[in-house]
Amino acid sequence: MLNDRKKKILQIIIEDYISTAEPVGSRTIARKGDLGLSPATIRNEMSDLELLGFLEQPHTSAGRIPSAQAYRFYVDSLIEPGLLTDNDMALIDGWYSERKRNIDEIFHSTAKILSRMTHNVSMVVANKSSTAKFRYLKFLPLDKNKAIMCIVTDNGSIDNCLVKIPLGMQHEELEYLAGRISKQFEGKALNEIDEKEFAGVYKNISQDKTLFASLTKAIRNLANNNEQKIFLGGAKQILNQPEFRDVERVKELLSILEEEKMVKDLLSAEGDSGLKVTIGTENAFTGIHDCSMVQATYRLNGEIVGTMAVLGPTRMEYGKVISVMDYLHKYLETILKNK
Amino acid sequence: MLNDRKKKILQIIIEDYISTAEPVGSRTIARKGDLGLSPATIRNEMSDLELLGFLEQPHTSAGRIPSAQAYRFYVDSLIEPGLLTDNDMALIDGWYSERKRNIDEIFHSTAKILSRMTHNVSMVVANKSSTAKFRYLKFLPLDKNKAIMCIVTDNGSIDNCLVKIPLGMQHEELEYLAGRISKQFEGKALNEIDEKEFAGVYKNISQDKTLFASLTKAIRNLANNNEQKIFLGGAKQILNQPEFRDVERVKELLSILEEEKMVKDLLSAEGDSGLKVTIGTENAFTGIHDCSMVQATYRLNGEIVGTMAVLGPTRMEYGKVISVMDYLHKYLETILKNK
DNA sequence: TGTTAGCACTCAAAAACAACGAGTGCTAAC
DNA sequence: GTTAGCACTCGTTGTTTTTGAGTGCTAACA
Repeated sequence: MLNDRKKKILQIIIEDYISTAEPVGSRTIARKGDLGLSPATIRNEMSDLELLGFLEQPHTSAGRIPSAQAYRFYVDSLIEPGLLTDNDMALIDGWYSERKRNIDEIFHSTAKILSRMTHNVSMVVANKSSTAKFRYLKFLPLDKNKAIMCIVTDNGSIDNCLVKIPLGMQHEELEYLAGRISKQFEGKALNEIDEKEFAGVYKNISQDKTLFASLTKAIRNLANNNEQKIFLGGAKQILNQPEFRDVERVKELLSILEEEKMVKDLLSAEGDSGLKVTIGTENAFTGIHDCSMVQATYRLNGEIVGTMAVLGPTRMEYGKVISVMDYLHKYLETILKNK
Repeated sequence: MLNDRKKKILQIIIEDYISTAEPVGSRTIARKGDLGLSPATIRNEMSDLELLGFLEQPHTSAGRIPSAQAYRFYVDSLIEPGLLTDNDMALIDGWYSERKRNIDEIFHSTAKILSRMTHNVSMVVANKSSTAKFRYLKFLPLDKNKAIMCIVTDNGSIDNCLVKIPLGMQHEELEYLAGRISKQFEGKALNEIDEKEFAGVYKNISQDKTLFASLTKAIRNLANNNEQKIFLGGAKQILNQPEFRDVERVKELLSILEEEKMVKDLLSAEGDSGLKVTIGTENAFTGIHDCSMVQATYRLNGEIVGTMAVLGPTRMEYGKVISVMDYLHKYLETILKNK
């Protein structure tokens, strides 16, 4: 489709634009890429590339900038994998060595390091109950009226909430109840537990309606509402990008990021594994039609545990971002596996 | 110190400036405040107020804006309590009715509603272990090699982390261990547990060094690092304030907000209860010397459980912010008490 | 003695204008 | 096919002008 020279020129333009955010002119290319061509020749090629939809001109007397199509092409065919520097890897290793106390913290740190290394906003969505399977339930008594209900799932995470204990109920009864419920629900994905099953347990066990109601509600809550946790990182980073020098633009982006539902939708994990890059209008929301997103889903024993993503202007360092995410991705799966 | 007329004029200036963000001129005051005075008279008064340090002039041909001293005076003596509208109260009530599943969520929602209602950044810092007292420890087994260690504290919250179980150790042994540790540490504030005490437990109980080491580390972690949780709300809101129309300004603020340590320092809860307003240079960091902060500490049974704060430009709707926080404050204590 | 109309003055912000220069497209020569 | 040369475009930058909101001062008034 494109001959080698065009490809080379396109690549130079893209990479120059990515690093400078300024439209690229023919002189610059002649100087930088040692193609042994004069600006005039390059101009002809650029003119062709524009006709083919790879370049755009902000206005006549400016250089040219890559189109969405160009980025797509760049990501698909031009980009070379590009390993991380030892420095970067050491940074990541060191970063986690102190920050893997619990799962939440791991995700939180991931979001942080991700944004710090890519200079863009990062999002980490941890799928919880949706895939997690119920293992058992336990009450940790607090006092006569209250206990903490802990639900342990098979991915080693734990959810808890407070429940009120009916007057006079003994701890032994609670324990018994926990055992029965555990047996009933064991191995079920949290979000699969439906009304019918609750009803089943209800019939079998509980005399106390209020307790049971609050239990049901609590489990329901854990399963449905709490099913994904979102960690964001580095809104600050994006302010360094010239495309966000305008506050209005930042506001648009933040509106999306602060709306949990939107973030979830954005990252609704695709089935396939590996990295996924969405560019410009490929993104779901109009507010980020001039942004690109690189996302990766990570899994544990085949199950999707979460998704991480980097969001920034289409003029993004795809190479760097992809290699950082690739490294983090594998790294994360290892950490989680050893948990 | 100031006669009534000066007070009245000052108040009008402050409130006008708060709502418009434009320097206030004598004409405006004559029109708005029905003092029956001509602009000329008001000009004389304003001139006095400037001499007294209450007003500043951005430049000769502009109106005047309140000084930090003026805001201080306003907050201390001029402001009238100003109740929330029924509408606002209903909003808050409705907001919580669906969002009080667990403590984290309550704090999170608080940060959100706070920023939404005040149009400023909000921060909620939840003190955890520092004041919380150790109640008991429990292991929730996962498989042969792993268990979740839960530490229940007297404020009804729970912290957990994964620990590895030495090969061959039985669950009964763990239970026993948990019992011993619980007995040893019961009633102690988490951050008071020091090396000596660990050593004491160690001598009494454990044969296994690795398990013990990881236990120590885990408890230490919970006590030290995890002692406060921070919830932020509404960075977006602040972008609507004209003083943050400049991205550089926003970056400065975000640098502080994204640094957990700084937020904690900022809110390092003062002993006294009630609301505290810091204006301009009264704030700890130079990055927010043109901001004001309204904070409230909330308590449970006399113990400080956390702090919430609203941070925005000095030109802040103090009246609204204070009444929102006041309402939330009491509201929160009630919710937490009933937990 | 306090209040006010009148007026000259100030100065930031907006508008209008000029000069610059990076970059292009086209043509003609190599 | 490549390239030097040149006229042309148009955003950016800098300068000047205009505008108008607001002030301080003075003198007159109640």
